[in-house]
Amino acid sequence: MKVSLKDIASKLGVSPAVVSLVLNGKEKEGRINAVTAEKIRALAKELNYTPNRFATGLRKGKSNIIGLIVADISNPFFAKLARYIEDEAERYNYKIIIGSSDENTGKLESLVDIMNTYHVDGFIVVPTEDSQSKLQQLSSEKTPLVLVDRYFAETYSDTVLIDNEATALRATDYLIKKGCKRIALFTYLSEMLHFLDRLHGYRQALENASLNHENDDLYFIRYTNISEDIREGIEKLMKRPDYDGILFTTDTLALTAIRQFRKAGIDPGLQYKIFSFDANDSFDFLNFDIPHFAQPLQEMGKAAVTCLIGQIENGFSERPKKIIL
Amino acid sequence: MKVSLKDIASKLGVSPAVVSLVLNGKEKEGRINAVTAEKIRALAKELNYTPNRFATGLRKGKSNIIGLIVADISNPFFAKLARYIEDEAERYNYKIIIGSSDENTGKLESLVDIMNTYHVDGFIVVPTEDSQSKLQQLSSEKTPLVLVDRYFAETYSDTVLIDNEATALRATDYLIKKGCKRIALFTYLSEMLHFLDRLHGYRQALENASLNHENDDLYFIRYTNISEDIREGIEKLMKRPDYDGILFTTDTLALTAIRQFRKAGIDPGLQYKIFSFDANDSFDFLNFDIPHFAQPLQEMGKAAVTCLIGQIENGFSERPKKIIL
DNA sequence: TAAATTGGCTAAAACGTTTTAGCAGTTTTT
DNA sequence: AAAAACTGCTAAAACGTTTTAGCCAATTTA
Repeated sequence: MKVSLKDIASKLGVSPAVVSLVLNGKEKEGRINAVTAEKIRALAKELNYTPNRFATGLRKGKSNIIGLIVADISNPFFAKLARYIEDEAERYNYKIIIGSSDENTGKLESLVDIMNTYHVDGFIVVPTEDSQSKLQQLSSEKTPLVLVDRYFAETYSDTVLIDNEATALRATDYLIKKGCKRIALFTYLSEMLHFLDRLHGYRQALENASLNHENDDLYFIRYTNISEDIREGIEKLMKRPDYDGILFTTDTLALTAIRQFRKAGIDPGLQYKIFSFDANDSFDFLNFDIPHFAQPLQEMGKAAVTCLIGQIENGFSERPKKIIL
Repeated sequence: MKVSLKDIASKLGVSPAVVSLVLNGKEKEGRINAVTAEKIRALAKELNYTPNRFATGLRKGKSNIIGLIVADISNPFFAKLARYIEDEAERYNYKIIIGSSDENTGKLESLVDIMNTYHVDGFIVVPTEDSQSKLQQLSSEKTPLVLVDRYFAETYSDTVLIDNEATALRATDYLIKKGCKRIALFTYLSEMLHFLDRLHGYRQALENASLNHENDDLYFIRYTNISEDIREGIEKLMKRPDYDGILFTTDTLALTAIRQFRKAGIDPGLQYKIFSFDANDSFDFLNFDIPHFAQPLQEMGKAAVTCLIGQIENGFSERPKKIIL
């Protein structure tokens, strides 16, 4: 049988209040005798007491659970981020439950609903395109919410990001410094601002270097058709021998492209200078190096958690914070 | 603000009891007026009422959550199984939470503990080696528990399995019928009975066909060192030109071996007749066919769920069931 | 016409916590 | 010596459900 607070209290001949106070570390505020407190702790440990989450949840109105929604948990980028978030949450005594949206707004919305029925105390979300309205609804209901990795123009929630534009600029710059004269950009066909920022950074770098660029240099890949779109892009690319550099805005794009290059019998490492966003374990196994900017996943995870817990425990702040790493 | 039963009750001028009865479909037993019932349902829908899980959990002492522990959720075999389990559980209004043991008993044990603090109503577990004692402890505490895919000699819990011995026998038979004279077996170095059964089936088939076999034909792969052990196994194998068939006891073994063969510059499809347990999407992309026995994952998932829910709702049955598909 | 049954509801307890007000008794301050 | 402060505790309410006993009126049965 599961042991309850009352069990401990009655065995020790004290009231449940004392036991609760002690086990929640409030013996000072509760002015509990140190000896009593020690007895309680000892017995609790001996009986292997764990509080009933239903009762605490009901009483406190909170679950100490954070809902985390990422694009795809089987993608190492998000898997690692999730892991860092989990670790950081643990330090504050929060657990996380994870769901994958698969870049599908409908799925994201139903995940939010389901998680809400589990009384999560707040959300950390990697938003999908078009998920803005659902997320704004959350914010307007005062549900703690932090966006990570991606963001919206007018958002009312806190956001944790890298400076995508600057990063893309530096990446492009790197390729230019390495002598590239014509650099293609592979990115997702998406209105999401973090991709547009990367596009801007890329353009800015080209302009700064007075390299002309055309819309032809842009390859927009659909989420729904990654391999095929990349294959087509590469075919187009190969018809133009003046290309000497490629910037990929995610590691998935880079890797898929490399796979397609190989299928076409080409060693992209010889042909092009390549730069990618994000780190990926597979990069290590290639026959050439891919310079990349690894996003500071641990910092992002930490920032997201502290930010969210700030919202949960200190209440909603009026003006959303934007944390740029 | 979240709407509660009481809110609905007071808006309609009835007692919370009526509302509860209606929303739980007990208007017949509660002898509730059909008109009242309809009003309640309508208002509940309009106000978007969802019951507070803390309260129901506290009151009913159950969460309607099933803890599922698999070896590795990123392995498609378990991912699919998990999905079928989830779907079937949904039909009974249960949710599942999933954890991966990574074949590590310590991890499995702490998963069990964590899930228990979340008040899961029962467990579906793919056990790891040496996890028997923790699982028996669960059973002895009358925690509903169903083992899937793997089992123990004296277990006190229900179990859902395929007939591993018969399957291995038929697989080996198939290779023999195809003309194989000497068949190697790649399996995990494990005391787990489902693997030993497969080994027995293999041996039995060879005996039946009066093919001599030696311990040399057995390649035991350590979980902790899969690629390397397989590479060594293959090297040994290739020194013996009389081998013409290989039976793999899991798809992972088969695929890893194929990768290693290729690395060694060998097309295993030409050299050997191969048979594998389990289906795997990657099989479709090979330049040769791999006959395999796909385990009936959907049936396994369904059986596990119905079995577990039987335990949860009708209480523990004295004698454990063993369901062989 | 009295007794029994049915229909439609309510009251109240219970689940296991947390938290606040406050009661004695003791010690310190004035 | 009275007032104030402190110490160590208890009582009780509250969180949102579910469930059981039972009340009263209307209807049916004998």
